Amino acid sequence: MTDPTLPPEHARLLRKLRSLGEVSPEEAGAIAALPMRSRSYLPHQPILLEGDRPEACGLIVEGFVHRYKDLAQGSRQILSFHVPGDIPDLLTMELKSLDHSLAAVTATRVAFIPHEALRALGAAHPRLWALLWRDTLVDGSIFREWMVNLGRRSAHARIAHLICELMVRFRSVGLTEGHAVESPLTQAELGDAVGLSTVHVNRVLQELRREGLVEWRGRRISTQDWEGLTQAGGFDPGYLHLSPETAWAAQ
Amino acid sequence: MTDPTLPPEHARLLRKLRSLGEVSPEEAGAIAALPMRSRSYLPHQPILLEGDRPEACGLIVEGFVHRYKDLAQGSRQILSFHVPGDIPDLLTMELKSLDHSLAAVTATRVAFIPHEALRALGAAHPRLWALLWRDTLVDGSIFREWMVNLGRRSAHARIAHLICELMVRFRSVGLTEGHAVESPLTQAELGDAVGLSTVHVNRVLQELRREGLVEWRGRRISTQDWEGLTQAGGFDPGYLHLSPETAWAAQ
DNA sequence: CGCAGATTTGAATGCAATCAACACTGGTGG
DNA sequence: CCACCAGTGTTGATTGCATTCAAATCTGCG
Repeated sequence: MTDPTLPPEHARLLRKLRSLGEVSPEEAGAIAALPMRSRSYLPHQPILLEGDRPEACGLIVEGFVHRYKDLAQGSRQILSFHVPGDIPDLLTMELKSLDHSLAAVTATRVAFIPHEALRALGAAHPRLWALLWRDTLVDGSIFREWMVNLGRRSAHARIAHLICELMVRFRSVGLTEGHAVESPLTQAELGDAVGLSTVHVNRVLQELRREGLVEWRGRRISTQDWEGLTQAGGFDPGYLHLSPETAWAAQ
Repeated sequence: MTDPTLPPEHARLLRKLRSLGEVSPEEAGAIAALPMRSRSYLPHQPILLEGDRPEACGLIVEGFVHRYKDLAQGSRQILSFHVPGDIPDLLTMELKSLDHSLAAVTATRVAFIPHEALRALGAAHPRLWALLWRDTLVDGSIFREWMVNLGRRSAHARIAHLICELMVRFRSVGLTEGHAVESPLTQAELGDAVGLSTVHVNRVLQELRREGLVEWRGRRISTQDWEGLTQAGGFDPGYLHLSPETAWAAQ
Protein backbone atom coordinates (compact mmCIF):
# COMPACT_ATOMS: atom_id res chain seq x y z
CA MET A 1 0.00 0.00 0.00
CA THR A 2 2.60 2.51 1.07
CA ASP A 3 5.81 2.66 -0.91
CA PRO A 4 8.62 1.94 1.55
CA THR A 5 11.00 4.16 -0.40
CA LEU A 6 8.77 7.19 0.06
CA PRO A 7 10.23 9.84 2.41
CA PRO A 8 8.28 10.03 5.68
CA GLU A 9 6.93 13.51 4.83
CA HIS A 10 5.36 12.35 1.60
CA ALA A 11 4.17 9.13 3.15
CA ARG A 12 2.43 11.13 5.85
CA LEU A 13 0.64 13.34 3.33
CA LEU A 14 -0.38 10.37 1.24
CA ARG A 15 -1.77 8.59 4.24
CA LYS A 16 -3.71 11.67 5.25
CA LEU A 17 -5.23 12.11 1.80
CA ARG A 18 -6.12 8.44 1.65
CA SER A 19 -7.99 8.87 4.93
CA LEU A 20 -10.05 11.54 3.17
CA GLY A 21 -10.79 9.63 -0.03
CA GLU A 22 -9.44 7.60 -2.91
CA VAL A 23 -6.01 8.41 -4.30
CA SER A 24 -5.02 6.90 -7.65
CA PRO A 25 -1.47 5.71 -8.40
CA GLU A 26 -0.86 8.70 -10.70
CA GLU A 27 -2.05 11.07 -8.03
CA ALA A 28 0.18 9.33 -5.52
CA GLY A 29 3.05 9.83 -7.92
CA ALA A 30 2.35 13.54 -8.12
CA ILE A 31 2.31 13.73 -4.35
CA ALA A 32 5.62 11.91 -4.13
CA ALA A 33 7.10 14.55 -6.40
CA LEU A 34 6.06 17.48 -4.21
CA PRO A 35 8.94 19.62 -3.00
CA MET A 36 9.04 19.71 0.81
CA ARG A 37 11.38 21.39 3.19
CA SER A 38 11.34 20.13 6.74
CA ARG A 39 11.94 22.15 9.84
CA SER A 40 11.91 21.21 13.51
CA TYR A 41 10.38 23.09 16.39
CA LEU A 42 10.92 22.86 20.10
CA PRO A 43 7.99 22.62 22.53
CA HIS A 44 6.10 25.91 22.71
CA GLN A 45 7.97 27.38 19.80
CA PRO A 46 5.80 29.49 17.48
CA ILE A 47 5.46 28.26 13.91
CA LEU A 48 3.44 31.14 12.48
CA LEU A 49 2.09 34.27 14.10
CA GLU A 50 -1.12 36.18 13.54
CA GLY A 51 -0.63 38.49 10.58
CA ASP A 52 2.03 36.36 8.88
CA ARG A 53 1.79 35.91 5.12
CA PRO A 54 3.54 32.65 4.39
CA GLU A 55 4.29 31.34 0.90
CA ALA A 56 4.10 27.70 1.86
CA CYS A 57 1.86 25.33 3.78
CA GLY A 58 3.11 23.29 6.70
CA LEU A 59 2.39 19.58 6.91
CA ILE A 60 2.86 18.21 10.39
CA VAL A 61 5.11 15.17 10.12
CA GLU A 62 5.67 14.50 13.79
CA GLY A 63 4.54 16.15 16.98
CA PHE A 64 1.58 18.11 18.15
CA VAL A 65 0.53 21.64 17.23
CA HIS A 66 -2.13 24.08 18.32
CA ARG A 67 -3.81 27.14 16.87
CA TYR A 68 -4.67 30.01 19.16
CA LYS A 69 -5.54 33.67 19.40
CA ASP A 70 -4.16 35.92 22.09
CA LEU A 71 -6.42 38.62 23.41
CA ALA A 72 -5.92 41.79 25.28
CA GLN A 73 -5.55 40.97 28.97
CA GLY A 74 -3.15 38.10 28.51
CA SER A 75 -5.85 35.50 28.06
CA ARG A 76 -6.00 33.34 25.00
CA GLN A 77 -8.25 30.88 23.27
CA ILE A 78 -6.91 27.71 21.74
CA LEU A 79 -8.82 27.06 18.52
CA SER A 80 -7.71 23.58 17.56
CA PHE A 81 -5.15 20.86 18.02
CA HIS A 82 -3.33 19.17 15.18
CA VAL A 83 -1.71 15.80 14.77
CA PRO A 84 0.68 14.42 12.15
CA GLY A 85 -0.83 14.55 8.69
CA ASP A 86 -2.70 17.79 9.31
CA ILE A 87 -1.93 20.96 7.37
CA PRO A 88 -3.26 23.58 9.77
CA ASP A 89 -2.25 26.52 7.61
CA LEU A 90 -3.75 25.22 4.40
CA LEU A 91 -5.97 28.27 4.54
CA THR A 92 -3.03 30.51 3.69
CA MET A 93 -3.43 29.28 0.13
CA GLU A 94 -6.44 31.54 -0.18
CA LEU A 95 -6.47 33.84 2.83
CA LYS A 96 -3.24 35.70 2.59
CA SER A 97 -2.98 37.08 6.09
CA LEU A 98 -3.19 34.60 8.95
CA ASP A 99 -5.87 35.49 11.50
CA HIS A 100 -4.39 33.43 14.33
CA SER A 101 -1.14 31.94 15.52
CA LEU A 102 0.26 28.43 15.30
CA ALA A 103 2.73 26.89 17.72
CA ALA A 104 4.32 23.57 18.52
CA VAL A 105 3.02 21.94 21.70
CA THR A 106 5.62 19.18 21.77
CA ALA A 107 8.76 18.77 19.72
CA THR A 108 7.48 18.91 16.18
CA ARG A 109 8.65 18.47 12.64
CA VAL A 110 6.86 20.37 9.89
CA ALA A 111 7.35 19.89 6.15
CA PHE A 112 6.66 23.03 4.16
CA ILE A 113 5.20 22.76 0.68
CA PRO A 114 5.25 25.93 -1.43
CA HIS A 115 1.83 27.30 -2.31
CA GLU A 116 2.88 27.25 -5.91
CA ALA A 117 3.56 23.53 -5.86
CA LEU A 118 0.25 22.81 -4.16
CA ARG A 119 -1.57 25.00 -6.62
CA ALA A 120 0.01 23.13 -9.52
CA LEU A 121 -0.89 19.83 -7.91
CA GLY A 122 -4.50 20.94 -7.53
CA ALA A 123 -4.71 22.18 -11.08
CA ALA A 124 -3.33 18.92 -12.49
CA HIS A 125 -5.35 16.69 -10.17
CA PRO A 126 -8.73 18.19 -9.35
CA ARG A 127 -9.65 15.23 -7.19
CA LEU A 128 -6.72 15.91 -4.91
CA TRP A 129 -7.82 19.49 -4.71
CA ALA A 130 -11.25 18.26 -3.67
CA LEU A 131 -9.63 16.21 -0.91
CA LEU A 132 -7.86 19.27 0.42
CA TRP A 133 -11.11 21.18 0.33
CA ARG A 134 -12.70 18.30 2.16
CA ASP A 135 -10.07 18.60 4.85
CA THR A 136 -10.86 22.27 5.42
CA LEU A 137 -14.53 21.36 5.66
CA VAL A 138 -13.80 18.79 8.34
CA ASP A 139 -11.80 21.46 10.12
CA GLY A 140 -14.86 23.68 10.05
CA SER A 141 -16.99 20.89 11.41
CA ILE A 142 -14.67 20.51 14.36
CA PHE A 143 -14.82 24.25 15.00
CA ARG A 144 -18.59 24.05 15.12
CA GLU A 145 -18.49 21.26 17.65
CA TRP A 146 -16.07 23.28 19.75
CA MET A 147 -18.48 26.20 19.62
CA VAL A 148 -21.13 23.97 21.12
CA ASN A 149 -18.64 22.87 23.73
CA LEU A 150 -17.68 26.43 24.64
CA GLY A 151 -21.15 27.88 24.48
CA ARG A 152 -23.45 25.30 25.93
CA ARG A 153 -21.72 22.62 27.91
CA SER A 154 -20.81 22.52 31.60
CA ALA A 155 -17.17 22.47 32.62
CA HIS A 156 -17.51 18.79 33.38
CA ALA A 157 -18.89 17.99 29.93
CA ARG A 158 -16.46 20.27 28.12
CA ILE A 159 -13.42 18.53 29.47
CA ALA A 160 -14.88 15.08 28.99
CA HIS A 161 -15.70 16.00 25.40
CA LEU A 162 -12.24 17.27 24.62
CA ILE A 163 -10.61 14.19 26.08
CA CYS A 164 -12.88 12.04 23.92
CA GLU A 165 -11.94 13.99 20.81
CA LEU A 166 -8.22 13.78 21.52
CA MET A 167 -8.54 10.08 22.20
CA VAL A 168 -10.27 9.39 18.88
CA ARG A 169 -8.03 11.61 16.82
CA PHE A 170 -4.87 10.23 18.34
CA ARG A 171 -6.07 6.73 17.70
CA SER A 172 -6.89 7.57 14.11
CA VAL A 173 -3.22 8.35 13.51
CA GLY A 174 -1.92 5.45 15.59
CA LEU A 175 -0.72 7.41 18.60
CA THR A 176 -2.50 5.42 21.30
CA GLU A 177 -1.57 2.37 23.29
CA GLY A 178 -4.75 0.61 24.24
CA HIS A 179 -6.89 3.10 26.06
CA ALA A 180 -4.08 5.47 26.85
CA VAL A 181 -2.43 8.41 25.12
CA GLU A 182 0.70 10.31 25.84
CA SER A 183 -1.01 13.62 26.43
CA PRO A 184 0.99 16.61 25.32
CA LEU A 185 -1.26 19.06 27.17
CA THR A 186 -0.87 20.77 30.48
CA GLN A 187 -3.99 21.57 32.44
CA ALA A 188 -3.47 25.23 31.60
CA GLU A 189 -3.58 24.43 27.89
CA LEU A 190 -6.64 22.28 28.38
CA GLY A 191 -8.26 25.27 30.05
CA ASP A 192 -7.40 27.61 27.20
CA ALA A 193 -9.01 25.16 24.82
CA VAL A 194 -12.28 24.75 26.69
CA GLY A 195 -12.58 28.28 28.04
CA LEU A 196 -11.98 27.53 31.71
CA SER A 197 -9.44 28.59 34.29
CA THR A 198 -6.55 26.29 35.15
CA VAL A 199 -7.76 25.89 38.69
CA HIS A 200 -11.17 24.80 37.63
CA VAL A 201 -9.78 22.37 35.08
CA ASN A 202 -7.83 20.78 37.86
CA ARG A 203 -10.88 20.35 40.06
CA VAL A 204 -13.02 18.96 37.28
CA LEU A 205 -10.29 16.55 36.29
CA GLN A 206 -10.21 15.26 39.84
CA GLU A 207 -13.94 14.77 39.64
CA LEU A 208 -13.62 12.79 36.42
CA ARG A 209 -11.04 10.62 38.10
CA ARG A 210 -13.16 10.10 41.18
CA GLU A 211 -16.00 9.04 38.92
CA GLY A 212 -13.72 6.45 37.39
CA LEU A 213 -13.97 7.92 33.90
CA VAL A 214 -10.36 8.82 33.23
CA GLU A 215 -6.92 8.49 34.65
CA TRP A 216 -4.49 11.38 34.31
CA ARG A 217 -1.07 10.72 35.68
CA GLY A 218 1.81 12.82 34.52
CA ARG A 219 1.76 12.93 30.75
CA ARG A 220 -0.50 9.93 30.43
CA ILE A 221 -4.25 10.02 29.96
CA SER A 222 -6.24 6.84 29.88
CA THR A 223 -9.94 6.33 29.72
CA GLN A 224 -11.22 3.95 32.34
CA ASP A 225 -14.78 4.00 31.11
CA TRP A 226 -15.18 5.09 27.51
CA GLU A 227 -18.95 4.66 27.55
CA GLY A 228 -19.28 6.87 30.58
CA LEU A 229 -16.87 9.46 29.30
CA THR A 230 -18.62 9.91 25.97
CA GLN A 231 -21.89 10.20 27.80
CA ALA A 232 -20.51 12.76 30.22
CA GLY A 233 -19.24 14.83 27.31
CA GLY A 234 -22.18 14.34 24.99
CA PHE A 235 -19.59 13.09 22.54
CA ASP A 236 -20.62 11.78 19.14
CA PRO A 237 -17.66 11.34 16.78
CA GLY A 238 -19.71 12.05 13.66
CA TYR A 239 -18.44 15.61 13.44
CA LEU A 240 -14.91 14.33 12.90
CA HIS A 241 -16.06 12.85 9.58
CA LEU A 242 -13.56 10.02 9.84
CA SER A 243 -13.62 7.50 7.05
CA PRO A 244 -15.17 4.18 8.03
CA GLU A 245 -11.80 2.40 8.19
CA THR A 246 -10.20 5.11 10.26
CA ALA A 247 -13.19 5.32 12.54
CA TRP A 248 -12.98 1.60 12.94
CA ALA A 249 -9.33 1.81 13.85
CA ALA A 250 -10.42 4.33 16.46
CA GLN A 251 -12.58 1.82 18.31
CA MET B 1 -21.35 45.69 -14.11
CA THR B 2 -24.32 43.50 -13.38
CA ASP B 3 -26.38 42.33 -16.27
CA PRO B 4 -29.90 43.65 -15.68
CA THR B 5 -31.42 40.69 -17.50
CA LEU B 6 -29.85 38.24 -15.07
CA PRO B 7 -32.36 36.56 -12.74
CA PRO B 8 -31.98 37.77 -9.16
CA GLU B 9 -30.71 34.38 -8.00
CA HIS B 10 -27.85 34.35 -10.44
CA ALA B 11 -27.12 38.00 -9.87
CA ARG B 12 -26.84 37.33 -6.16
CA LEU B 13 -24.36 34.50 -6.68
CA LEU B 14 -22.32 36.53 -9.12
CA ARG B 15 -22.14 39.43 -6.71
CA LYS B 16 -21.07 37.12 -3.94
CA LEU B 17 -18.31 35.55 -6.00
CA ARG B 18 -17.12 38.96 -7.13
CA SER B 19 -16.82 39.97 -3.49
CA LEU B 20 -14.46 37.02 -3.09
CA GLY B 21 -12.29 37.62 -6.16
CA GLU B 22 -12.14 38.30 -9.86
CA VAL B 23 -14.75 36.73 -12.12
CA SER B 24 -14.13 36.75 -15.87
CA PRO B 25 -16.94 37.25 -18.40
CA GLU B 26 -16.79 33.59 -19.43
CA GLU B 27 -17.02 32.52 -15.85
CA ALA B 28 -19.93 34.88 -15.34
CA GLY B 29 -21.59 33.26 -18.32
CA ALA B 30 -21.18 29.83 -16.80
CA ILE B 31 -22.73 31.09 -13.59
CA ALA B 32 -25.67 32.56 -15.46
CA ALA B 33 -26.28 29.14 -16.96
CA LEU B 34 -26.49 27.35 -13.61
CA PRO B 35 -29.77 25.59 -12.98
CA MET B 36 -31.45 26.93 -9.86
CA ARG B 37 -34.72 26.07 -8.20
CA SER B 38 -36.04 28.59 -5.72
CA ARG B 39 -38.05 27.86 -2.66
CA SER B 40 -39.46 30.09 0.04
CA TYR B 41 -39.43 29.59 3.79
CA LEU B 42 -41.45 31.15 6.55
CA PRO B 43 -39.79 32.55 9.66
CA HIS B 44 -38.42 29.75 11.86
CA GLN B 45 -39.04 27.15 9.22
CA PRO B 46 -36.29 24.51 8.99
CA ILE B 47 -34.39 24.32 5.71
CA LEU B 48 -32.21 21.30 6.45
CA LEU B 49 -31.92 19.15 9.55
CA GLU B 50 -28.96 17.44 11.13
CA GLY B 51 -28.36 14.18 9.35
CA ASP B 52 -29.88 15.25 6.04
CA ARG B 53 -28.07 14.27 2.85
CA PRO B 54 -29.07 16.84 0.28
CA GLU B 55 -28.19 16.65 -3.41
CA ALA B 56 -28.11 20.40 -3.92
CA CYS B 57 -26.67 23.51 -2.30
CA GLY B 58 -28.86 26.39 -1.18
CA LEU B 59 -27.97 29.95 -2.11
CA ILE B 60 -29.72 32.48 0.08
CA VAL B 61 -31.38 34.98 -2.23
CA GLU B 62 -33.37 36.94 0.31
CA GLY B 63 -33.80 36.72 4.04
CA PHE B 64 -31.77 35.62 6.99
CA VAL B 65 -30.75 32.12 8.00
CA HIS B 66 -28.99 30.50 10.92
CA ARG B 67 -27.12 27.29 11.57
CA TYR B 68 -27.52 25.58 14.91
CA LYS B 69 -27.14 22.38 16.86
CA ASP B 70 -29.70 21.21 19.38
CA LEU B 71 -28.44 19.41 22.44
CA ALA B 72 -29.95 17.14 24.99
CA GLN B 73 -31.76 19.26 27.57
CA GLY B 74 -33.49 21.55 25.10
CA SER B 75 -30.64 24.02 24.86
CA ARG B 76 -29.03 24.84 21.56
CA GLN B 77 -26.05 26.64 20.13
CA ILE B 78 -26.38 28.88 17.11
CA LEU B 79 -23.26 28.42 14.98
CA SER B 80 -23.56 31.17 12.41
CA PHE B 81 -25.85 33.63 10.71
CA HIS B 82 -26.18 33.94 6.97
CA VAL B 83 -27.19 36.75 4.67
CA PRO B 84 -28.15 36.83 1.00
CA GLY B 85 -25.35 35.54 -1.21
CA ASP B 86 -24.21 32.95 1.32
CA ILE B 87 -24.35 29.22 0.60
CA PRO B 88 -24.37 27.84 4.12
CA ASP B 89 -24.63 24.22 3.02
CA LEU B 90 -21.83 24.34 0.49
CA LEU B 91 -20.14 21.76 2.68
CA THR B 92 -22.66 19.12 1.61
CA MET B 93 -20.71 18.94 -1.64
CA GLU B 94 -18.03 17.01 0.22
CA LEU B 95 -19.45 16.02 3.59
CA LYS B 96 -22.44 13.95 2.76
CA SER B 97 -24.25 13.97 6.07
CA LEU B 98 -25.01 17.37 7.58
CA ASP B 99 -23.72 17.74 11.15
CA HIS B 100 -26.07 20.59 12.10
CA SER B 101 -29.39 22.13 11.17
CA LEU B 102 -30.26 25.14 9.08
CA ALA B 103 -33.38 27.26 9.48
CA ALA B 104 -34.88 30.49 8.23
CA VAL B 105 -34.87 33.30 10.78
CA THR B 106 -37.03 35.65 8.72
CA ALA B 107 -39.00 34.97 5.56
CA THR B 108 -36.38 33.62 3.22
CA ARG B 109 -35.92 32.58 -0.37
CA VAL B 110 -33.32 29.96 -1.17
CA ALA B 111 -32.18 28.94 -4.66
CA PHE B 112 -31.00 25.35 -4.84
CA ILE B 113 -28.19 24.41 -7.21
CA PRO B 114 -27.64 20.68 -7.78
CA HIS B 115 -24.29 19.39 -6.58
CA GLU B 116 -23.75 17.97 -10.00
CA ALA B 117 -24.07 21.38 -11.65
CA LEU B 118 -21.71 22.97 -9.15
CA ARG B 119 -19.23 20.17 -9.62
CA ALA B 120 -19.30 20.66 -13.38
CA LEU B 121 -18.86 24.39 -12.91
CA GLY B 122 -15.85 23.83 -10.69
CA ALA B 123 -14.29 21.36 -13.08
CA ALA B 124 -14.69 23.70 -16.03
CA HIS B 125 -13.61 26.82 -14.13
CA PRO B 126 -11.02 26.04 -11.48
CA ARG B 127 -10.83 29.67 -10.43
CA LEU B 128 -14.49 29.65 -9.50
CA TRP B 129 -13.88 26.52 -7.53
CA ALA B 130 -11.10 28.33 -5.73
CA LEU B 131 -13.53 31.12 -4.89
CA LEU B 132 -15.95 28.65 -3.35
CA TRP B 133 -13.13 27.15 -1.37
CA ARG B 134 -12.19 30.63 -0.28
CA ASP B 135 -15.73 31.13 0.96
CA THR B 136 -15.55 28.05 3.15
CA LEU B 137 -12.25 29.30 4.52
CA VAL B 138 -13.81 32.61 5.47
CA ASP B 139 -16.58 30.65 7.13
CA GLY B 140 -13.97 28.85 9.18
CA SER B 141 -12.37 32.11 10.12
CA ILE B 142 -15.67 33.38 11.47
CA PHE B 143 -16.12 30.18 13.47
CA ARG B 144 -12.73 30.74 15.05
CA GLU B 145 -13.62 34.25 16.06
CA TRP B 146 -16.86 32.99 17.56
CA MET B 147 -14.88 30.45 19.55
CA VAL B 148 -12.90 33.30 21.04
CA ASN B 149 -16.15 35.08 21.76
CA LEU B 150 -17.69 32.07 23.46
CA GLY B 151 -14.62 30.96 25.31
CA ARG B 152 -12.90 34.08 26.49
CA ARG B 153 -15.07 37.17 26.41
CA SER B 154 -17.42 38.58 29.05
CA ALA B 155 -21.14 38.70 28.37
CA HIS B 156 -20.83 42.41 27.74
CA ALA B 157 -18.09 41.96 25.15
CA ARG B 158 -19.73 38.97 23.51
CA ILE B 159 -22.89 40.82 22.72
CA ALA B 160 -21.09 43.94 21.60
CA HIS B 161 -18.94 41.79 19.34
CA LEU B 162 -21.86 40.03 17.74
CA ILE B 163 -23.67 43.30 17.10
CA CYS B 164 -20.54 44.66 15.44
CA GLU B 165 -20.28 41.60 13.23
CA LEU B 166 -23.92 41.73 12.19
CA MET B 167 -23.60 45.43 11.47
CA VAL B 168 -20.60 44.97 9.19
CA ARG B 169 -21.96 41.94 7.39
CA PHE B 170 -25.34 43.52 6.83
CA ARG B 171 -23.69 46.62 5.46
CA SER B 172 -21.53 44.55 3.15
CA VAL B 173 -24.67 43.29 1.42
CA GLY B 174 -26.48 46.61 1.50
CA LEU B 175 -28.97 45.86 4.25
CA THR B 176 -28.30 48.87 6.48
CA GLU B 177 -29.73 52.34 6.60
CA GLY B 178 -27.08 54.59 8.03
CA HIS B 179 -26.09 53.16 11.37
CA ALA B 180 -29.21 51.07 11.75
CA VAL B 181 -30.22 47.55 10.76
CA GLU B 182 -33.51 45.80 10.80
CA SER B 183 -32.47 43.11 13.23
CA PRO B 184 -34.09 39.76 12.63
CA LEU B 185 -33.02 38.41 16.00
CA THR B 186 -34.90 38.03 19.23
CA GLN B 187 -32.97 38.31 22.45
CA ALA B 188 -33.38 34.58 22.93
CA GLU B 189 -31.68 33.93 19.60
CA LEU B 190 -28.92 36.34 20.45
CA GLY B 191 -28.42 34.37 23.64
CA ASP B 192 -28.20 31.07 21.79
CA ALA B 193 -25.54 32.58 19.56
CA VAL B 194 -23.31 33.94 22.32
CA GLY B 195 -23.91 31.23 24.89
CA LEU B 196 -25.91 33.25 27.42
CA SER B 197 -29.38 33.03 28.92
CA THR B 198 -32.14 35.21 27.56
CA VAL B 199 -32.47 37.05 30.83
CA HIS B 200 -28.83 37.95 30.94
CA VAL B 201 -28.85 39.08 27.33
CA ASN B 202 -31.63 41.44 28.23
CA ARG B 203 -29.72 42.95 31.13
CA VAL B 204 -26.52 43.36 29.18
CA LEU B 205 -28.40 44.95 26.32
CA GLN B 206 -29.81 47.48 28.74
CA GLU B 207 -26.31 48.18 29.93
CA LEU B 208 -25.10 48.76 26.38
CA ARG B 209 -27.97 51.18 25.88
CA ARG B 210 -27.26 53.01 29.11
CA GLU B 211 -23.66 53.37 28.01
CA GLY B 212 -24.87 54.98 24.81
CA LEU B 213 -23.33 52.31 22.60
CA VAL B 214 -26.42 50.92 20.90
CA GLU B 215 -30.10 51.48 20.54
CA TRP B 216 -32.42 48.48 20.35
CA ARG B 217 -36.03 49.29 19.83
CA GLY B 218 -38.35 46.65 18.48
CA ARG B 219 -36.74 45.14 15.42
CA ARG B 220 -34.32 47.99 14.95
CA ILE B 221 -30.71 48.06 16.14
CA SER B 222 -28.60 51.14 15.66
CA THR B 223 -25.12 51.86 16.86
CA GLN B 224 -24.86 55.15 18.66
CA ASP B 225 -21.11 54.95 19.14
CA TRP B 226 -19.34 52.64 16.73
CA GLU B 227 -15.91 53.36 18.14
CA GLY B 228 -17.06 52.50 21.63
CA LEU B 229 -18.93 49.40 20.56
CA THR B 230 -16.00 47.89 18.68
CA GLN B 231 -13.83 48.59 21.68
CA ALA B 232 -16.31 47.02 24.09
CA GLY B 233 -16.42 43.91 21.92
CA GLY B 234 -12.74 43.75 21.04
CA PHE B 235 -13.98 43.75 17.46
CA ASP B 236 -11.52 43.76 14.57
CA PRO B 237 -13.19 43.01 11.23
CA GLY B 238 -10.09 41.36 9.76
CA TYR B 239 -11.45 37.88 10.42
CA LEU B 240 -14.33 38.53 8.01
CA HIS B 241 -11.80 38.74 5.18
CA LEU B 242 -13.92 41.23 3.29
CA SER B 243 -12.51 42.51 0.04
CA PRO B 244 -11.20 46.07 0.24
CA GLU B 245 -14.17 47.49 -1.67
CA THR B 246 -16.71 45.63 0.40
CA ALA B 247 -14.95 46.51 3.62
CA TRP B 248 -14.97 50.11 2.45
CA ALA B 249 -18.69 49.99 1.78
CA ALA B 250 -19.02 48.73 5.33
CA GLN B 251 -17.59 51.89 6.83
C1' DC C 1 20.28 19.88 45.50
C1' DG C 2 17.73 23.41 43.77
C1' DC C 3 14.83 25.36 40.52
C1' DA C 4 11.02 26.10 37.19
C1' DG C 5 6.97 24.49 35.64
C1' DA C 6 2.93 22.00 36.75
C1' DT C 7 -0.50 20.48 39.87
C1' DT C 8 -3.18 20.90 43.97
C1' DT C 9 -5.67 23.09 47.78
C1' DG C 10 -8.34 26.74 50.29
C1' DA C 11 -11.12 30.86 50.74
C1' DA C 12 -13.59 34.62 48.94
C1' DT C 13 -15.78 36.85 45.22
C1' DG C 14 -18.58 37.57 41.29
C1' DC C 15 -20.75 36.70 37.01
C1' DA C 16 -24.34 34.60 34.93
C1' DA C 17 -28.11 30.99 35.42
C1' DT C 18 -32.36 29.92 37.19
C1' DC C 19 -36.94 30.57 38.87
C1' DA C 20 -40.95 33.24 38.93
C1' DA C 21 -43.73 36.99 37.75
C1' DC C 22 -45.21 40.75 35.18
C1' DA C 23 -45.57 44.06 31.13
C1' DC C 24 -45.65 44.86 26.51
C1' DT C 25 -46.57 43.88 21.58
C1' DG C 26 -48.88 42.51 17.54
C1' DG C 27 -52.07 39.53 15.52
C1' DT C 28 -56.52 36.74 15.69
C1' DG C 29 -61.11 35.75 16.08
C1' DG C 30 -65.45 36.62 18.28
C1' DC D 1 -63.83 47.05 18.17
C1' DC D 2 -62.36 44.71 21.83
C1' DA D 3 -60.81 40.46 24.24
C1' DC D 4 -57.68 37.27 24.06
C1' DC D 5 -53.37 35.03 23.39
C1' DA D 6 -48.65 33.79 22.27
C1' DG D 7 -44.37 35.47 21.84
C1' DT D 8 -41.15 38.79 23.43
C1' DG D 9 -39.11 41.78 26.62
C1' DT D 10 -38.38 43.25 31.50
C1' DT D 11 -37.71 42.93 36.48
C1' DG D 12 -36.53 40.93 41.11
C1' DA D 13 -34.65 37.44 44.11
C1' DT D 14 -31.89 33.55 44.75
C1' DT D 15 -28.62 30.12 43.69
C1' DG D 16 -24.52 28.18 41.99
C1' DC D 17 -20.77 27.48 39.00
C1' DA D 18 -16.53 29.08 37.90
C1' DT D 19 -12.99 32.83 38.67
C1' DT D 20 -9.65 34.93 41.21
C1' DC D 21 -6.07 35.32 44.49
C1' DA D 22 -2.75 33.16 47.22
C1' DA D 23 0.00 29.68 48.73
C1' DA D 24 1.52 24.99 49.19
C1' DT D 25 3.01 20.63 47.12
C1' DC D 26 4.79 17.85 43.55
C1' DT D 27 7.66 16.60 39.51
C1' DG D 28 11.29 16.32 36.34
C1' DC D 29 15.57 17.89 35.31
C1' DG D 30 20.14 20.38 34.97
